[in-house]
Amino acid sequence: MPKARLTPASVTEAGAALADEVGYENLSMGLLAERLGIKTPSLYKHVTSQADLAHRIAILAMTEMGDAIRDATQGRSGSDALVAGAQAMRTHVRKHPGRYAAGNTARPTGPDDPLIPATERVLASWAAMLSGYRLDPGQQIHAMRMLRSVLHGFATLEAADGFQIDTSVDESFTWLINFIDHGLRAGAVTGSATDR
Amino acid sequence: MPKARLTPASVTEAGAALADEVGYENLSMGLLAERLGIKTPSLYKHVTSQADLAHRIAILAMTEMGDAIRDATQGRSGSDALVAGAQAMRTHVRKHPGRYAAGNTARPTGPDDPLIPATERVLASWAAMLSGYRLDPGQQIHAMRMLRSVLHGFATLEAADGFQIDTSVDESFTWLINFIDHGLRAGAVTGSATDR
DNA sequence: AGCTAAAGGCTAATGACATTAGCTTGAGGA
DNA sequence: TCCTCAAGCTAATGTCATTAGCCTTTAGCT
Repeated sequence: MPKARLTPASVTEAGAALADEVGYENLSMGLLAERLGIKTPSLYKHVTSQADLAHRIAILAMTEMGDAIRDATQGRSGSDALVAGAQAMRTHVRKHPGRYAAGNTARPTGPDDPLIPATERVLASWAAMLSGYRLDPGQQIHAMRMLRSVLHGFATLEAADGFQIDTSVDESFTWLINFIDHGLRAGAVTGSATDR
Repeated sequence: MPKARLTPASVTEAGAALADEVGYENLSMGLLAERLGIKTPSLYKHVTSQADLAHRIAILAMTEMGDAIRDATQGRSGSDALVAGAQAMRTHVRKHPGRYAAGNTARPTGPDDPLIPATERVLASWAAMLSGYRLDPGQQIHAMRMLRSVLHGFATLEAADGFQIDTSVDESFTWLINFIDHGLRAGAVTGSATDR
């Protein structure tokens, strides 16, 4: 088999795949090099450091997540879009836990970091999904943070085997999405000014 | 100050404090040893390995979290208990991000692992808080997973500086809790498809 | 008091990694 | 044909975690 020429992109892809296999925390330069059939130092011809690799994987992950959500919500709206988008998100994380972990660890390195637009695209998708509920503008940001929190939390706990009870996790997820859908439909939740 | 004799417990406490300061991922045996005024290898007289240290920190974190929630929900019920418990949880994570991270990473090492009861105690607190809503038994586990997901997700995203927009994160949190409270109340009142 | 053993520190050595320096070789273009 | 550079490689360095083996202090006993 012709082993294609290595490029930063192909190395990143291989690194992402490896992270999904062995877990992000077990990804090492040595392991990736071995997987690619080269010696560890040779990796540095394609990627400047492990941090660079991790960052590239994060961008890849964010981009793919954005694609997955876009594809899933294509042509849908309202509750349908929410359900489809949320399911797509969870499915993506289940299929690519290593990438997702990389995405969670990464932080933009500067104002031109491609990670920023990639992340914004995902956030924009969530915002678009929420727009169908015609929330009060002042509540949109809160709803968005709530949505991100549940989805991220659920995906993270699931990935960490946090749901032990013998009750279908799939069922819990759809229940969760329904719960949120109903809440959003119920509309304005007047945040009490008396907090803390 | 007389430097008290080191014990596994005091080393763990110091490790937890250090993790909160520098971030769990930056916690190292060398750094902790330095903090304690001893050389790295001496740490092994109190803790068998870094993994052991991490595990002990996780148990401490879970226990403290359980205490915090118990104290906060003491004497409250229904929405009050939910609000108080959730706030206590977030506050604890904000104050102890390193410990919380350790708690998320840890996994029980066996059936007698003290981490198990510590974790169960926290879960029981959530369950107790939800019991006030008199949910359909079949929904309790889902509600519980939902609650854990939002709280964990929110705390995690906040710790990772995931909320960039210039809108009060405190406000978003109380909004979030209100949203859930309303949803749970609605579920209790109107019931779901399986209404009796 | 004197003796002993364990507790708790220390230094030195090992092994896994990431990273860097410098060498080598093959393929394409001048 | 010859030169240049991309992409591998080996060797060397530095950081950690961890282990081995040694030394000192101190509680407890006689």
